[in-house]
Amino acid sequence: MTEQETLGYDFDEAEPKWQAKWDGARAFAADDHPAADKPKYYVLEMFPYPSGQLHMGHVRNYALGDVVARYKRARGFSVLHPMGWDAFGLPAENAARERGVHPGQWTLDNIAAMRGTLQRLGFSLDWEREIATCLPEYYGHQQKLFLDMWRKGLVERRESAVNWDPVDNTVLANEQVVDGRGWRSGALIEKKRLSQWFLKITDFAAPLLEGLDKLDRWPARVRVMQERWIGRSEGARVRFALHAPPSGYDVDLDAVEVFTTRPDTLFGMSFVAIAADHPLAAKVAAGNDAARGFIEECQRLGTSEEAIEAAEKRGFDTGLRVSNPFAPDETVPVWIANFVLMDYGTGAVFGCPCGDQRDLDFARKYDLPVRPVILPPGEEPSTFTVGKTAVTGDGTLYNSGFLDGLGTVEGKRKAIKRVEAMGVGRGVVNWRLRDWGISRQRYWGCPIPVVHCESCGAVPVPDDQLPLKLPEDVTFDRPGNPLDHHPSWKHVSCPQCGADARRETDTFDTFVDSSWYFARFTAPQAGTPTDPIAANSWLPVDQYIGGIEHAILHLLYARFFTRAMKETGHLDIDEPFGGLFTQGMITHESYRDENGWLSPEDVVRSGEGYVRRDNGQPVQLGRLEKMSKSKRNTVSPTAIIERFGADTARWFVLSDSPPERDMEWTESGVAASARFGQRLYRLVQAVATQVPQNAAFAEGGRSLRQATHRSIKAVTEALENFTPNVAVARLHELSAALAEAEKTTEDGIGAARREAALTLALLVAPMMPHLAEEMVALLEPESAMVVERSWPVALEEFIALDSITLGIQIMGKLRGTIEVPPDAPSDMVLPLAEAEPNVARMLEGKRIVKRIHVPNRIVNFVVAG
RNA sequence: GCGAACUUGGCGGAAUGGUAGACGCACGAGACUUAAAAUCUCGAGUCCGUAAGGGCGUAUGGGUUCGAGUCCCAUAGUUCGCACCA
Repeated sequence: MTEQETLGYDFDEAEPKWQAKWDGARAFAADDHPAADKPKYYVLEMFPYPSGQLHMGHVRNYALGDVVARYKRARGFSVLHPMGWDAFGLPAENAARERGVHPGQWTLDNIAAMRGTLQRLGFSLDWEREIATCLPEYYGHQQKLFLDMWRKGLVERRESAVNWDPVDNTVLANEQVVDGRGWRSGALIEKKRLSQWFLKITDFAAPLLEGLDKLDRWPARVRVMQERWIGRSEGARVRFALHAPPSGYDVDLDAVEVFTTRPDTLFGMSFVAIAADHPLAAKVAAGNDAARGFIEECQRLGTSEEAIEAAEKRGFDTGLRVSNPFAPDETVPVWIANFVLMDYGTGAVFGCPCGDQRDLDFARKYDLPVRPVILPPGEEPSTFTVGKTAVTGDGTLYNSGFLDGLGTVEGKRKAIKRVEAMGVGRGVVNWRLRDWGISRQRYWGCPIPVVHCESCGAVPVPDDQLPLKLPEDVTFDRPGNPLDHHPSWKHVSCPQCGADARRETDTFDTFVDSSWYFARFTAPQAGTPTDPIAANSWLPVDQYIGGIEHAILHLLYARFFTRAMKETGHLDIDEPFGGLFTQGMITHESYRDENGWLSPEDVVRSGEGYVRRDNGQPVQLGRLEKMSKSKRNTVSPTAIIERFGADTARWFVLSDSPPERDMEWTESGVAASARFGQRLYRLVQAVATQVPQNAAFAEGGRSLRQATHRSIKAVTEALENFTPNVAVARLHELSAALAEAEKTTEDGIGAARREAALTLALLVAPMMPHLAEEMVALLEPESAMVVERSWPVALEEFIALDSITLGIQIMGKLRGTIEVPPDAPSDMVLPLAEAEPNVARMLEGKRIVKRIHVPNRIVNFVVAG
């Protein structure tokens, strides 16, 4: 071992040492009831699914959160920073099927491995609050929450058409169907009718929408996404009376109800279109083979993006006709159309070809009448005709009886008033949001605490029997739900009448588990789902950090749950997350040869390109991709920690890229981070050995002290702004200033160096906490740990500049600079500026029209000639 | 189709309307070394010029302003979200 190495910083020894000291001091433990003399700060990162391996995305996520937590703690906040596991889910069952491991054991093993990695990274987490959603200590309380919501009318059981994933053999919520495919399996989703449990999220549609306005520390795009998902639209429901059906149809409905946002265009109606799965369509199909054929074709086509793109608007004329309430003498045909969605509105629309492009296309295709009812500005009623483009902008209503001459807004208002007066409709607000179906036909989830009894119906499991635990002895030898296959579990007696009954064998959607964990963290040992005092004093989460992929599902469900928990008395807040930050992904170069993707470990740089490490064969450089197993471009955090240490890994993921953007993982970047750590250690070591602790300040150290205090200011601002990359850059500058000071011998430089070194340690601490402790221990061996210290304070006297370099512009172009005292007045600055040699030369022969002096900023001369 | 965001050196990026390119990576030169690694120092937007200095530069074209990477309008490209929503 060389001397150099023995003098260097040994993270292998230091990191576990400091982690043990922090644990010993319970440095990160929070109280359920936060201290009244300190402001509270709850920082939370989205808890991970225990897949078995922590990945770099997690490291970035938790490093960001840890910077906030450590910084806020140093700033005097009482900080809650917990960690847990989103531990139910399908991969555990797949592992059971594939490898014969029990899902519970598989999950707990994974948690142990990932917890170990998190602890090696030295995050300032309160491990005493750790929760795992798969443990009865957690999910029993969730069952209680469900039952309380049921009692409050927020739960419903009903039969409905559900999204059935034929690969995962389960139901999915609408939110979990992406482009007509299951979000996890990618399988084409089928429609099935099943009895399901629903949480009535639609009861909160309006408050969930309005609440978005107050979330000013959320990214705007997340708010927009939720707004559109909730999808409020104002319009009217209108019933059209059915005329006597042709013989052969067994139609017992007497009207078709539509939803429209344009009741003002009712006079332009030329057809009504219903969805293929509309009840009326089914009745028509019962007596008409052609109709049945058309409906089946529509269902085959599906709703995937490509299908929608390719599908032409097609329809089938049922032969039925309805009357127009505004024009009682007229009837229009009822078509079944492939573009009408049963899920939205009433599953039926009226077609006004003049005012809607899709209706116009449909009318042209099937040769339906196009009656002009909206006159665009500047057109004459006598000459205007509707060609290929519908009038979707503003216009004046005409050919519209009592609505003639009105604009859109006034026309809508009057039309709604009229249908209400006629008793055929009413103004309504329609929502796109659907209730949340939470039944899943899975084993590894929270059991739904319900018993089905022949005579009593669905009966809640009594509270004193909670938690209702999952049985351990299940088999995965055939498809479907193992709970349902279990020989005895589902056979119970009715809690109400004692008769033989059947236990519900569905489990909750795992999104339920993550919809309230942030509240459980505030009092994880409580005997009730929450300790309301703890929940109300810690919540809302001040800073929530996670991936953009949860912009809708998780965040909307959690917002709903918080309101539902308020309704059921478990807490008393509306919004769970005051501030939200969505961090970018980590990307990496990808490599492949003719046999497929190659891992970075199998590849070495060679000249301009890359070759295989084993046989030197050339490798093709692929795109920058999100780290993923399929592209084999992942880098394992444990490997990085072993080679470079936790601090280096943390520092690197915080450097360079702003956290909301994607960042590229590079070997050279990691190496540079490691180098910087060593450099800091050396600088501090030099100070510790060369400068006595009691060294006195003197005028000589002033410029270093200025650098130190300006760094405090700059780093503080950067952390407040959530830009650790800028903080990193400022810390590089301070370390350069400290290195520069080693060369000087002026009076007082020693004390200034000590101050700079200690400040450096305190400022890097949120990012590199272990190294920071080591630095402080070198400088002040007998004193407090960094985690017990306050954030440094920037002294104003060193922030103020002694002199200012002022740029001199001529016509907005920089032509020179001068040094002036701060706040120098114009009558001093302007003559100096004009006299600056280069400026004077450029001004020669010109006339100065205007002299602009912005103190401490700029001088600009406007010239003529 | 609708909506949003983004576009700055070879690369990641910095910049309350006021000296564009901080800081880092990669690169080049030098010091130390028998040598290499490590470390340290210096250099660098681009074009012209020995230099002093100047021209041009923040996707493109316009505008507002004494002054625009930053504000406004249009265009292009990239990315993301939603998508037959009545």
